[in-house]
Amino acid sequence: MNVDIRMAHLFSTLDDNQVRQVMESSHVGTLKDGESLFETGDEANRFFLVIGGQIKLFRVSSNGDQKIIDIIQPGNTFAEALMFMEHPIYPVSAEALGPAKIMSFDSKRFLQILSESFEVCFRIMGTMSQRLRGLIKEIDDLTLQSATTRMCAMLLRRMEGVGQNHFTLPAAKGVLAARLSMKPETFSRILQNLSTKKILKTKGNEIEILDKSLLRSLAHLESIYGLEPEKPCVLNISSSLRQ
Amino acid sequence: MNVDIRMAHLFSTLDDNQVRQVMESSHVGTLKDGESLFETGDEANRFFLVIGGQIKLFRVSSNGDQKIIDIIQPGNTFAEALMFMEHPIYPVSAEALGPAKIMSFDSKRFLQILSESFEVCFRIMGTMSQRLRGLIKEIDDLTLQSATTRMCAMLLRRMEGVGQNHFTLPAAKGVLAARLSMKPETFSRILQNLSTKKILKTKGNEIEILDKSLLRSLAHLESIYGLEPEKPCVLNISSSLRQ
DNA sequence: GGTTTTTTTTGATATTCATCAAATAGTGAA
DNA sequence: TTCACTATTTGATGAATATCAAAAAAAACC
Repeated sequence: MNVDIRMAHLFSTLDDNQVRQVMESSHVGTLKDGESLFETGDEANRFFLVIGGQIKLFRVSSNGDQKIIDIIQPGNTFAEALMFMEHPIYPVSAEALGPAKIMSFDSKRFLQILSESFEVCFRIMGTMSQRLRGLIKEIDDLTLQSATTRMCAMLLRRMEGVGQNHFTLPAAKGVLAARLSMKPETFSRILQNLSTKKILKTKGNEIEILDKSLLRSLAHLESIYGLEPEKPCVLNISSSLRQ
Repeated sequence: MNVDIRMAHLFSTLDDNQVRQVMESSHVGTLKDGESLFETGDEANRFFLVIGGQIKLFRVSSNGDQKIIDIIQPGNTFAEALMFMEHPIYPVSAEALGPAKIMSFDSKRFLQILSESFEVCFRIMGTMSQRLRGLIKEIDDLTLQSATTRMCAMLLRRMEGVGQNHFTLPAAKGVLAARLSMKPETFSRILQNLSTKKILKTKGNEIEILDKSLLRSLAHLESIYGLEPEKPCVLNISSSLRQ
């Protein structure tokens, strides 16, 4: 099980020696479907890299409802922002969505590396900056958009992601519903509705978009800050400043 | 108009020479009530420090509704996270809430300083980390909580902020409504309702909390990750790593 | 002071989405 | 296959909040 952690953006500029240091404090583990990695409020001394499967980050309300904040895909790190807090506590819970393989790292150890490399500092700042934007966009979606709008935006993103107007939903409907902050029933009804309007056809988890332009207009995607997935950046800035 | 920028957390560890460098690229300006500083989608080459007054950060939906993402108070910086993006673009619009005085800084210049000081790097990472948490909390509030809950939480925060059960609302009701993602009418009705239930008394913008414990239970503040305003941190970590 | 303008409140109604309950479909295991 | 279990769909109803319109209050202006 020789994982090259440099596949992760965060680690991509580490030299061999730094990689060795980081690896020293790392653990690899597997999680069964639904198995918990940590919970909201736990002390956060480690951060994580998803190697395989998906990790769901979520919060639970007092009445048991859960809101999925993000679904982390392989190759991505999460919870690394917390190492800068004095008493780091996970602000979300994390559990596996299906079987997953993850790696964890000691935050303190990584801070040491950070304090030796501006390159890595800039990289982590870039990552955090992107997350900030993502969250602002999320708040936007939640407050300014209706459930239908959110659904359509999600379908469009997915469609453009795979480059086909025929695709499979990236997760179970119930999970997607939570991700979009709606009840499964609502999710189902909206799909039903779009189907009735000949905007799409569904068969199980297979979706076929029939009227792309109508879908787009329902999704209100003329939003000023467009669809581009946000360039990672960082590299060129830090290097251009250095010469 | 000699402003000591070290009052801002972000600049607090800069030495005299660094302060001079930052100041070289700075502008001071005043804004009239409602005057715009920048708009969503504008190129983001500068970041800001509020010296006096308040700056409202918001987004506007296609139907003209606006959601206030944050209200920045004097002594705080904003938009500094964007300097790590390749093509930085403001993800929100900013305008003055009442007359305001602000200072702006050139991002590239500040990046240069960053690339010379781990101290400042860690500080900015700490700030970003806090913002991330704040936004996650915000998403939480928006999706898992009702309008009444949000209102009560806001009132409690305010009450504990001033340390009195009698206080003035920190902004016009309409503004607060937008901040809490509800219509002014709803805001008004909820206050009315709390008043009827003898939880508080209102007179114009003056609020007097009558039943603190009831208010607290309405606000669901037993949430796992408590009320503490989140320690800034950073300092001790970076220094302890250095010795 | 009085007048205009803006903000806040109030009432009536509509809409969206959640809730509850039950039916149906799908999935995995024995 | 059949059983048990889970996920999804459908229908009926309800609650929260938005919308629209207008009144009342407050603030700004002359």
